[in-house]
Amino acid sequence: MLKKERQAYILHQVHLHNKVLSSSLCDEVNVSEDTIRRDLQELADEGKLIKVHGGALSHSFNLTSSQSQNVYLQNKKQVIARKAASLITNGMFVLTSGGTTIMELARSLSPQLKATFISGSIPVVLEYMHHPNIEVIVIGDKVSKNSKITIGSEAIAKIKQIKPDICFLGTNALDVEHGVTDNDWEVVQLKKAMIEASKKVAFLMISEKINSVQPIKVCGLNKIDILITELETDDPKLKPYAKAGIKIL
Amino acid sequence: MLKKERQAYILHQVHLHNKVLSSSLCDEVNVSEDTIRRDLQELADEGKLIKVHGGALSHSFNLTSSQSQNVYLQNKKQVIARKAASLITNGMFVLTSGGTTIMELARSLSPQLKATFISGSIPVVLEYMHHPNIEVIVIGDKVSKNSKITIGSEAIAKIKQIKPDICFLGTNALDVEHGVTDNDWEVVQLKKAMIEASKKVAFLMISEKINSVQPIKVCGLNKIDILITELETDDPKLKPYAKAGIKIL
DNA sequence: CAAATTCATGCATAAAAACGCAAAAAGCTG
DNA sequence: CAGCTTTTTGCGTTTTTATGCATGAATTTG
Repeated sequence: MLKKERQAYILHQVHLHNKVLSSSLCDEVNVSEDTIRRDLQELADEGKLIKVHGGALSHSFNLTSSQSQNVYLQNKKQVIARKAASLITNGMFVLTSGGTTIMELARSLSPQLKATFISGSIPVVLEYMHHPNIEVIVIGDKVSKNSKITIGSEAIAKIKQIKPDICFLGTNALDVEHGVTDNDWEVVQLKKAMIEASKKVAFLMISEKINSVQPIKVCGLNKIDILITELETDDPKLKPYAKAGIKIL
Repeated sequence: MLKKERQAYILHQVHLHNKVLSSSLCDEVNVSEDTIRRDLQELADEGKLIKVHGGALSHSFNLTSSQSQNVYLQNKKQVIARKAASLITNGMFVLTSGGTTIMELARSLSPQLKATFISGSIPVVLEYMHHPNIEVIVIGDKVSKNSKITIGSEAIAKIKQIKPDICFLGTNALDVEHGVTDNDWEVVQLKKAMIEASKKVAFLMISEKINSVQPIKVCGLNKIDILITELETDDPKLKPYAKAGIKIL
């Protein structure tokens, strides 16, 4: 990895998460802490970020107080994203939906990962594009403004033509009886197609949404291969799903 | 292998992967590192890439962020964008490429405008999405990292299926003799398809780029319906193009 | 305040770049 | 085509750059 490339990655991470730890950075890009520190020093000298003990902060890190609730959720999503990322290995074809949790997954991918990502979510695609070794394929069609993903028959047809190794789906509601449910008809159609196309399906969800139901059914529990939450794998909330044969992560 | 040929290969690699290592290059083309270094130096001098220790980076790696120069260009681009926007009326189907000038166009659209925009450029699409009354259609395919647009046969096939009222294209080089030229083969293929598909074609360009030539031809002057620059319509630089029957804006 | 991190500094080393030079290749000219 | 110039390329040598490691100082944290 080239120096400039590494610094670009660092800057990107800073802008993304508003902070970086030098320890995690040197882990991610596989260089010594000294090198990271020197990079941070240089970037700080250029005014690109603020260097602090243990890492660095984004220059636009002033208005944090108003979003305490969001930060709380953000952390949970990062835990989920890291768990999900651990399932992806070099050479894989990965299909993903959109949503903030998937976005977090896109952000926490290792820069060394070489894989192909397919998605119809514009913000998520933009995020994938920043990774040096990732191939990105966009599913085209009309863009739904509120979900920010491409929807429609063209998109579904395109999904049917591929056979990804794994599919990651953000989840709005999960229930033992009703399975996975959602509230946007178009998005549900798309998710159904994604589930059918993929060899393996992983659902990402914040634990708050467990045992809730939405009006439109996506799929039953039997279609879920892996369920990823921020909880420990032996959390009692997850028991019924484990019992249904779902792998908990 | 000829020098020119080698440099073309290097440029291609840079556009493809966003970076090249001089070590791997001299291995691939079987010349000494010195030669590669000299090539990179030349290409860097011509502004075709960014030379760094150990190799080179694509220009899309905008770590340099020279903002003062950009602001200057930005103003010109806003002038161009406003002119272009005046051509769009309610109900139109508009096809656009990517690039910073088109991005500016996307930003300067009236929030009241009700139209359908079609594009393969991810950042531009994201910008369109912010407009309340605009329908957005994404052209799907593999994403090219340096141009940030979708490229490939799928994208071209999709373009051939539509018949937009007008097409706006960012322009890299224009010349009386050679017409519109560009330096990325894949992007050129896409632009050609866009030109063929559209009822009307408008080219957006900064006046600096007038009377310059790039290696790959997009189209002749006869395909240009409208030329939009930041200059006054009676500027002498534009005379030959007006004489060729192009509407100047 | 004591332990554990994290940082700064100098130094060592390997890799890459710059430089000068000379040979080879290509181009030009009469 | 012979002789000249120019361009291109490769090879040492020297310089610069990037990176890791060791040591001691500074800092966070409990």
